[in-house]
Amino acid sequence: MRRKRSDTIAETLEGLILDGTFADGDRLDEVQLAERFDVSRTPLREAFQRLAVSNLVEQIPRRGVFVRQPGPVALLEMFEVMAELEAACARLAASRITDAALDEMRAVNGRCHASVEVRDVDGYYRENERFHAILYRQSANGFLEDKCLRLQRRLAPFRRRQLHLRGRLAQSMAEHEAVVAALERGDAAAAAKAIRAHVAVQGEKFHLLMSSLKQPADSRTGDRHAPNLP
Amino acid sequence: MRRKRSDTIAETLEGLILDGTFADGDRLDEVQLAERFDVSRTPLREAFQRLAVSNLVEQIPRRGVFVRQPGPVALLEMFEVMAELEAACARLAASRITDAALDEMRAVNGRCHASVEVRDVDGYYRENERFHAILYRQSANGFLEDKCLRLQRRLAPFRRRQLHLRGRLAQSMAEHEAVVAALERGDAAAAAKAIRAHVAVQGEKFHLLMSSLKQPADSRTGDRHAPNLP
DNA sequence: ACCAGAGTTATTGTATACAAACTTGTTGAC
DNA sequence: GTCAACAAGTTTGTATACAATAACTCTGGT
Repeated sequence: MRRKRSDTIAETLEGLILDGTFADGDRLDEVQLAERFDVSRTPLREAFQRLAVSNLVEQIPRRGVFVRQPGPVALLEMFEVMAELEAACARLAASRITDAALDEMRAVNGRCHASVEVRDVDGYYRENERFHAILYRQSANGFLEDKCLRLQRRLAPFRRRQLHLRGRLAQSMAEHEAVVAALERGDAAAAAKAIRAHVAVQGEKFHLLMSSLKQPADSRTGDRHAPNLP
Repeated sequence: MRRKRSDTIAETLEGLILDGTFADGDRLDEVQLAERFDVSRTPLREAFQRLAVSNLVEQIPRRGVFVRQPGPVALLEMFEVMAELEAACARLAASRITDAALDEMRAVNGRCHASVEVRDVDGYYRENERFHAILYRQSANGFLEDKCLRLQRRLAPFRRRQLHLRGRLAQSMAEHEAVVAALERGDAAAAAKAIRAHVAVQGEKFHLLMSSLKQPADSRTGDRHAPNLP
């Protein structure tokens, strides 16, 4: 089945916003982007609507659409919700998870361990995502799974940096083990608590997150309008 | 600030879908709706994009947009997530709630009680929504609050019928009291458990929910097209 | 020099025109 | 009679044209 042009455009723009190519407050110029994607304004505007619902951009009538990157407060709130959503997954999964899934989680953890040994941060990141994906799936709640995946994708660029913290990989591994152990016992409360602690922004993670927020704000003065696109 | 036509159109369509005017599988005809709203197809298509992100409709390329009402499974999943989200609110609110908010919750519960006495289901429903809104707010997490409000609105048409269950109002009241009591003690776990039980679909609520699902399928033959708009 | 206001320019919102592709109906062969 | 293939007719997707409004500029006044 062929996809619409506006679909791929929405995805591309979403990626550009998530990875920080567009900074907070940048105006998305219709004609400029239309030229860039080699389409008319129509599919672009359709893509904008979708981004607006996802809160990635804000549409101000007769003014244009503006990128809305989460500020420090919003970001902490999102991480907090992520932690609670994953805790819900763990709670539900504790009584629903299959033996096969438990095996797979242990296998993933094994590969995580191997990546830690070799200092392969990217490899660890991949397996870590897989670990969480299994957890979402094992909540046996497709709606919850979808919500988790979406929020995870949105937080991914911020989450990623935290892995470079010294000793973070090993600690993260240990937390994974705790989650699996609780799930194995069918201990819903313990599983929820373990994954919540794993995801929550606390300790050094907080400082790293805050400092990463100031990164995209350099290279431009406080000016809101007239952004220089690449 | 003046709003766009496509904004109000999206809201109107959302309302029509949520209240069941459009049944599952109905195709939203662009030209037909354009005539009805007295606009061109352009703003309609922009509205469609927004509905698609909210999973209210499904866009099948080159085929059209189709209403997607949640089936039994999806509905139970959504209620389960609602329960978990509210549990998260309660957990966070337990240590964040203000004395003023606690007072307000007690006041709302008082009005709920009065409504029960007079068998005023509508009044109870209003105050009940207010109760939950306060809880969301007291999570002190705007992102979470927003997610809760959105899901609540989506589930509202289904939730409403459950109040007509015999003895449901009194039981619901008691559950509210339990939540407030736990919050007052600052007992996060108890507050989460209480609100989860309050929201969860269980016992007789399950049967009522399932039977209400067959309701929207009457009043129309298997015909897919030509829905009668107000 | 600075502010006010009208006119100009630029940009968004909407309508219409055109192109592509899916549906459907008909015809013909087996 | 059934199935396949082709053609007509819809319907969606995209481009372009037009309208409305906000931003900007330039001029004139104090």
